[in-house]
Amino acid sequence: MSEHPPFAVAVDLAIFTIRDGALSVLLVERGAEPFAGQWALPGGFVEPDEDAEQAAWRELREETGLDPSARFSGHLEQLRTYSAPDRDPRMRVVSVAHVALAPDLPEPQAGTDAADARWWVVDDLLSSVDDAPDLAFDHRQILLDARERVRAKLEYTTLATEFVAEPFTLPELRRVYTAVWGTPPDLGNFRRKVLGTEGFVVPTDAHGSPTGAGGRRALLYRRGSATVVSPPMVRG
Amino acid sequence: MSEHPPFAVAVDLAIFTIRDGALSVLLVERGAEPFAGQWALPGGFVEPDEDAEQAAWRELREETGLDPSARFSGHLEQLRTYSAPDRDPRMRVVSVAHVALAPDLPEPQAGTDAADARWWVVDDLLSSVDDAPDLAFDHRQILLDARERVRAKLEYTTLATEFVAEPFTLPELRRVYTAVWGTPPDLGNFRRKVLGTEGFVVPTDAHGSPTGAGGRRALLYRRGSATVVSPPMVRG
DNA sequence: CTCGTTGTAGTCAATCTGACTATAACACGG
DNA sequence: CCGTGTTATAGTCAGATTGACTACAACGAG
Repeated sequence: MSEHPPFAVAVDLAIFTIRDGALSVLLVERGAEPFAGQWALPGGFVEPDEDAEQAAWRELREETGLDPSARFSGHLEQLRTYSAPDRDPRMRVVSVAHVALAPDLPEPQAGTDAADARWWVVDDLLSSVDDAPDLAFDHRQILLDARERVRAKLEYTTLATEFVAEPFTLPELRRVYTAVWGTPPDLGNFRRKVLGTEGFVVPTDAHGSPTGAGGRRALLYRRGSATVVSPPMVRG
Repeated sequence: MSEHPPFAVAVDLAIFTIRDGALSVLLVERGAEPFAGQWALPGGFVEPDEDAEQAAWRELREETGLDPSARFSGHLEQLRTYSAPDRDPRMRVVSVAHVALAPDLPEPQAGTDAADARWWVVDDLLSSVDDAPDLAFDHRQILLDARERVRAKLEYTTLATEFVAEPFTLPELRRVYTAVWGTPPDLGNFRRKVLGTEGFVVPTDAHGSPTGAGGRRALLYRRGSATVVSPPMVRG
């Protein structure tokens, strides 16, 4: 067995939500070197007494400014670990990246080491349009992988319900798929699939509020206990 | 930003193959503390100038005794990272676990810090039958996750072909599914699915050798360029 | 009350699946 | 060299699922 050189271990988070019909991610503007002034995924170092998942939850609460005692409605899972030797110019840092999903959160608080924090439309960031910034470190790659994970998981799991606050309507849920996939699933077939998958959603007896543009008010649902959709829903 | 406490970063490998019709994994008997004398997944520390994937490839070559220059036919991918604070009694070690698949490899060489190394039938290890050993560290959990990853990936990818040496017959390929899933897919439907998925396998004009029990000789195939199977093949 | 908008329900051909049956090719033992 | 068991390959068929539609119901605004 050879020596074990010292590393720092960090977590980075791709926190997704749907804002104005677009898949959005939370970025922070770095206040300290390296990459000071650049935008990056929120994250931080793992403390001696916690594992990566606990660190990710802690960062999630810190960055979103959520009351630590409040029950977080959403989803957090490990994505993968990034460990290129030169990914951080200071020293050897490996990052355990996570993906989080949440229904629309409040406007974020700038963290202790972040100059600013705001939501960005993911497609703008990844297609590098106009005023979209370059991301610090290897965070562009992490964001690419995270988006692909979310896209794929919408196909074969009920994860989409984590993007909407309960109770929700089916059209709202469909807008999640539209935002994440970039193309809307067929209205009737989407409905048939969701309602036909036992435990995907459970109906309430209440109806939603007016849409603003008029039209019939949709029935409200809550999340069911099912977690997989089989056979999967396929992207157009 | 708080301090960044020092960690060691390791890789652990679940190296799978099919032996005698059973999904098998390579374990090493530890020669050094902690857990000396116990069986564990092969692994080692990440060196200063390599990333986790390179470290995994290096360990794979070392543990399997393969010629480093020989082209490895098989597959290696990151599984997930295990980071519980107490997973290693010596110090803080996070492990980036990987999954590797290969057609039957030669009997393994004991590595530098391993007293012994051999193949184990995965189901025996995980159902804790008779003389199956307890695994060191959190390697039982890693093995569980690794098996589930492989099972799932056989459903929607062409990964099964990484378990057989080229060229191979369809019955051989079916035995892979049988071993991994624990139950054989229907003969005719399996064949229809594999041949109907463009680029899953490409036929040669040669036929396999006698099976030993007589019977018609199957046509030989090679891996195709396809990587996904859609819609997926479902386990019995 | 009427019109545009949105949600809900149903139809139908094309496809895919799961469970079969039938046939072809081969090894081996008389 | 002829049967016979074994294994590979081909085909069938009812039922489920999908994709692309059309028809209808409920609501808000003017």
